[in-house]
Amino acid sequence: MSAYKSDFLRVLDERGFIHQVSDPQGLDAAARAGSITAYVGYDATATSLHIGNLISATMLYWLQETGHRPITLMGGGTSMIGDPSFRDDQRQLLTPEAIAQNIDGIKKIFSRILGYGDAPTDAIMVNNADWLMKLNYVEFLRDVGRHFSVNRMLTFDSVKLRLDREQSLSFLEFNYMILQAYDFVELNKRYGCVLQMGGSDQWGNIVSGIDLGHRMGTPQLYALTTPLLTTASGAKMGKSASGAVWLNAENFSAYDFWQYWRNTEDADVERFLKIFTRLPLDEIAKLAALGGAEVNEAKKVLATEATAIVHGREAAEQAAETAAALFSRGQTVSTLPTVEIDRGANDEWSAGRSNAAIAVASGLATSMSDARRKFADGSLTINDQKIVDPNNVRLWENTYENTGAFKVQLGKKKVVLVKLKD
RNA sequence: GGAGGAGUGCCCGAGUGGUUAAAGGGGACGGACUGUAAAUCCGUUGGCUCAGCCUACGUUGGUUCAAAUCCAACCUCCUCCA
Repeated sequence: MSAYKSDFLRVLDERGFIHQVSDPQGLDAAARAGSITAYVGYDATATSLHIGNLISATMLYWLQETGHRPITLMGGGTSMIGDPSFRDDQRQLLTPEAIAQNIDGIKKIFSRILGYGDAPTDAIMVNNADWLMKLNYVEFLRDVGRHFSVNRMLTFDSVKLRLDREQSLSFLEFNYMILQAYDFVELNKRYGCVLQMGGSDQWGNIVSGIDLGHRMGTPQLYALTTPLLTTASGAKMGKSASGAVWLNAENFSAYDFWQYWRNTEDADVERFLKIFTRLPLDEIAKLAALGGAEVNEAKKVLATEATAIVHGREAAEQAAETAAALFSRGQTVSTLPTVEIDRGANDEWSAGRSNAAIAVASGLATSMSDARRKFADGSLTINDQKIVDPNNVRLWENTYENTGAFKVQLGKKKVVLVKLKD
């Protein structure tokens, strides 16, 4: 099915990563002729990446696998501005300290996915603050700004949407595209980078970079974007009960991550196996052929493989085992997500706490009121008991089967153990 | 600078003096049904020391027994004119 001759593009195409490519033949030829360098830019707007970012990160993995060099660009400079693409509202401005902290968090995740180092196809991580922060305004306008047509920029969907909705777009945000375009040219100069990849919402920004390259005498640059991934029912990916599906264990445990994939819709299993796991395609085809209730086996493979990439093989196996214990055998095991509670300033937790307070501490209730409602519904239980009186104090002597932890459960699927920190 | 319009809960959006913690929809969560799926149906969806109280309809102040609803000023956005 694939018309691509280079390993790199063929793999991406077969696995469903490609939405748009700026010059397919040209890029294919370049990837075939030798090792190329490509980059993906990441906003430093959060301390972790989420599932949406995993798609492009995986593309970088395949890039490296097929003999090319990936660059992960941290948006230390551009995050000072905030990408307005397809956003209704202005992003909150981040402080330099927050950005630095976020970059640290993101680096940790990438170190698992890509191989960094000094060899020709080892990944490199750069921060656009290194060059953007040094720019001189007037000089930049004369060298770079003159190549941009405001008329044209206004026609980009990413901007148009905002204007059509009669939302304001500040000049600050308007400049984001220019800086991102400049990044591309700068990376070409520094590292010979010829390809920028990203989500489909980045098309306009990436193409601007190619355009700027043309005007500034940079060799041919290429763009490649991924489709916007939605579930078969049309929902955006990455949302879950507790918000975004993060890739770091502190924000989203390996067990929860495993569960997220385990609950994939039937219709999405094959697509997700191709994108979020590294399994060979023939193996995926076998799994996808499973029908009826048997797709559950494919979902387990998907969950374990996807979790292994982000959290490591060991954590993935453990998550699978924890789930098997809980769902297949009805056991409560110590490897379930656990919340450890500080004793508190006045040691208020030492003796025990009210049912409602424990529920809030577990994270399964968002407030005391929420806990009361859920107790009343009967959807939230502690130690498998329905709670009649939310104010009733529960003592540490009475933990779940003397495990030293309270078992807090919401509905049938969510179980958290609550322990006292030593 | 001038004229007009708009700002409601996570999002969209109704409401133009009292029965409004605020219709309806979406999303999210729980339940039933299943396969830890989808679809469908039902319930929940501000907070607290919870049969009561407190906050809440851009901000501040005012009118009134009573305001999301009326008045004033301010802030922000949109449209047209200059």
